[in-house]
Amino acid sequence: MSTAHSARARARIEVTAAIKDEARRQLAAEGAAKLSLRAVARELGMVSSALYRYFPSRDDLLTALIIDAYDSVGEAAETALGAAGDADPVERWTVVCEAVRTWALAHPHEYALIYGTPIPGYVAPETTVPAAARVALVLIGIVRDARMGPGLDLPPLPADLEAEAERMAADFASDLPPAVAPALVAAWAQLFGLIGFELFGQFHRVVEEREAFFRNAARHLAHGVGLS
Amino acid sequence: MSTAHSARARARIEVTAAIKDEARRQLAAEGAAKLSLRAVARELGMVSSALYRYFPSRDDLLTALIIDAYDSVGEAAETALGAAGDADPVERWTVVCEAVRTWALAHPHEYALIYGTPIPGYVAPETTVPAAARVALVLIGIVRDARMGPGLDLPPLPADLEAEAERMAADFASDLPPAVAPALVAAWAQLFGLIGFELFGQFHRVVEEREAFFRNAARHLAHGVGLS
DNA sequence: TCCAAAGCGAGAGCGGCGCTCTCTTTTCGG
DNA sequence: CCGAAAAGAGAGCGCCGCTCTCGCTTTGGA
Repeated sequence: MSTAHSARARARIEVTAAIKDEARRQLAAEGAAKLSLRAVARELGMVSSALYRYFPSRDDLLTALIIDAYDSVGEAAETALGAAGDADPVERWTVVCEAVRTWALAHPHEYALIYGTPIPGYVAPETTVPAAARVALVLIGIVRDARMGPGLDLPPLPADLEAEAERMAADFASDLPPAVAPALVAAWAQLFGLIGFELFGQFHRVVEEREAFFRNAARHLAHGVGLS
Repeated sequence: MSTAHSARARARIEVTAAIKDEARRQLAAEGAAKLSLRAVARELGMVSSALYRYFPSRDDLLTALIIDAYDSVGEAAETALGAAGDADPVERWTVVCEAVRTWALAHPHEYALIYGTPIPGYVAPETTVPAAARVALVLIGIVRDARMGPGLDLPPLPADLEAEAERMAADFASDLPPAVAPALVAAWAQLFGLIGFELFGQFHRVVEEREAFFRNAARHLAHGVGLS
């Protein structure tokens, strides 16, 4: 299906990819705020208006980069899980967390693009949802697999969360006890709190041994979702 | 000391404040990325170049807003702690977390300014440090006070974190057991992970009962630092 | 096979941005 | 009172996102 329908169609695919590649380069070098369509076009030897044949606006180009970034970090998580083999659940969880952190440190501007301040006035189209979910699905999978082994052990939920927990579980963890759903979501958000603080400089002069610190925190997150 | 040295000095203070106020208005309305010196000047009836007499660059204006934002959220946390009176430590911790969240929901763009993606190429001057520390100091204080009551109970640290924990504790929690320091830092980062995810839309279609969800997560964070 | 339609690149241009420089007016302190 | 410092105005530089028009090329159906 990727075979050409026509020379023009093939060219379009290639130019689109070239634009994204150059945009990704500039994103990595300078950050999303300094990514400019004109600079991308210049680097590609086109005139800036020609670029609008491929992306109707700067935001659309960013959206493409956002999806790629979600897929990139999702793939990093999935690969790490695969490489973890049959280690115990806590170790699998920790390894995946570390993979996400490593990816973030290697791609700080792409991380910022997806987990940092949203582009003002920009609303992520639904297209991004499947890519965005990949990391979360990996984490959920670890808990799911662990359930086959030793049971999960979680504190009871407050009454005002029971209905919500059941709704959540029905959405994305229907084969797990409801109490695990809010714990998972919280751990998921907290994981990115740890990574974001490190990446965005809040740990400056606060945390020095960052690998050890993170690993320890990630293990505690695992316990928080009932792994042991 | 705020009494005028001269009419000019007084005017300078007033104009500086007016610029910050208008900038804050635009920040709240449109976000940091759309905050423009020219628009601020226009709204104030000045020409844009005149504004450079007060702030040498857009980044300097942003720095001023950043410090104000840190102070604002810090004050919110301190006020909440004051109002919590002599509630038990977990409740005090939770109330402070909720106050930070409430502030963030009320001031999303200011939150993004301080806890979101850093301005590209921008390095926060040391000036911001004391203001930035206020929330953290409130949280540390709660744990410190709790230590006077029932003891903290924390799992042992892995060997590769012991030295780091002692260094951390010496820095900002010298009267607490070293093991609490990394737990506190992690909880601090995780708190802002929860808030950031809610604020930046990651909880869209995931968490519905957000107050209850957050309160529960905040209580678990409290347990994570040894409160009970 | 031909031809209208669609795709595409180039160029000029609009309004906005941060920032600089120069010039004039106002104010201040010795 | 007067020289210096501060402040505002205005023009201008090089960016930016985005639009529009104009030709050239490719394409697919009659």
